[in-house]
Amino acid sequence: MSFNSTPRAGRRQPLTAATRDVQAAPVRVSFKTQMLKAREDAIVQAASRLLAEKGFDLMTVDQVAADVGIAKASLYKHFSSKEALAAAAMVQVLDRARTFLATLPDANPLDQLKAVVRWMMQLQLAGEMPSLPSQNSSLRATLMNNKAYLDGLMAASDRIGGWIEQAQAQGLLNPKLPAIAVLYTLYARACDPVLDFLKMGGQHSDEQIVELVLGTCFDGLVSR
Amino acid sequence: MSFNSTPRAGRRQPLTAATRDVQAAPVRVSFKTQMLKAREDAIVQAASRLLAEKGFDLMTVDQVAADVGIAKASLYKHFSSKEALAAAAMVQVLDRARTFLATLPDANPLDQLKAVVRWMMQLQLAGEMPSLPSQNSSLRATLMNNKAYLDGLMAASDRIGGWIEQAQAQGLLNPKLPAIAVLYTLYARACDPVLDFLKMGGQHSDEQIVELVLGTCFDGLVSR
DNA sequence: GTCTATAATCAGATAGAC
DNA sequence: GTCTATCTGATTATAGAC
Repeated sequence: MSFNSTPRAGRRQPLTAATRDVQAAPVRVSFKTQMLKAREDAIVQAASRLLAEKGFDLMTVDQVAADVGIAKASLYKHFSSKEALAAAAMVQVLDRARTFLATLPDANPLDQLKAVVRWMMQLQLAGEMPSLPSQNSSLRATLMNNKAYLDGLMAASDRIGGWIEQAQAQGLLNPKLPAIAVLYTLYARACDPVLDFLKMGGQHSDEQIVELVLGTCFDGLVSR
Repeated sequence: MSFNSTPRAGRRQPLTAATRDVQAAPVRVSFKTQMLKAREDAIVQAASRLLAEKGFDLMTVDQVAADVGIAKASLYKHFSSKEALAAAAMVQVLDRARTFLATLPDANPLDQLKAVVRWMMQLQLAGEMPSLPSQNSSLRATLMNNKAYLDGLMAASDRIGGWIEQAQAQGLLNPKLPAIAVLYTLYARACDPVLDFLKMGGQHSDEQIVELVLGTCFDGLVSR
């Protein structure tokens, strides 16, 4: 994604302070803000892809910068650390999750839950689900101090947790299971190694893999 | 584990070549071999514990050496690389698995499978199950060139795979599921993040966590 | 804000004395 | 085989010119 060929290049002359203040300022600020946001989005997207591919520890900031096509020092003007970059990637997928959850058509709570898990697994198979190690303490600290991350996680958990309780109340999910355990089990499908193993086997399409794991998750391995 | 206070310390005098050859040699060789193996076991055990605690990427060879109480250079006399050390840790748990599988009392194949998964999860909760990232390619290469690892993995997979097929033939497991997918799903319980999350929650004992996850694995989340 | 160049640190691996 | 001391390379992060 390049920002060199802009339709507004003709406005790049120096402006007096008066001109800036009276009329040009709002436009320029908006334009620059857009460019800034677009570039940051490009950085986050590259980081997200590399996090999905290699994981946090094996991903290097050099790779992200090279992928975006900027210098590493420039990247550090946008994100203060590798951890903050990873956090931004997580916030991005949580935003995508918020959008997805908001556009889900009405259905019974069990189908809603299945749709969410299906969406997470498709994201992982597409290489767009960043995988962060739960063991890295500096990363955990950064995430726990990131309001956007915590808010996004809470929003998703509230929504999904509500469906879990409804499904249990309606007898669609096993009511003996603690709701929090169900939530964790669903979230864990976003980084389930079985998906990758089956994909490496090459015997099944992505859709088949998703439905297979979805089935074992909700219905178990035992005959019904 | 220290090797400094040995009951054979009195034999530490220099020996002439003749003495070594005639009578001391066989004893000394055996003793030295025992010491060597014991020290290597200590290294592997420390590595295994640290791998379970921090994972491969965050574990450092310095930590392993410090944990054992030897210099890093000494460790490298036993294992040629960090990857080889991790492989040895995996071989160790595969050996433990072989022993466990061999001593399982006869039962129907489904109960055998449940016993295996229970054992793996108990090992993880006890902090004795090394966790290796499936993404690290240099580690994968080392593992795939390690005969002991491949043999151990094959032995376990054959045994467990046999039970899976029997269980499916008897209608105890869903026969529509590919056996290999079932095998992966069971193996994945050894590194299931849900175990750690539930443990961190502090609401359940290890036994409760194991039975909870065992239940969702085999019976699913849905009401039966 | 972007770049080149570099600092600072850390971790895997090795040299060489004993 | 074990040790101390060191090498080597990679990686996070920054300084300073433009």
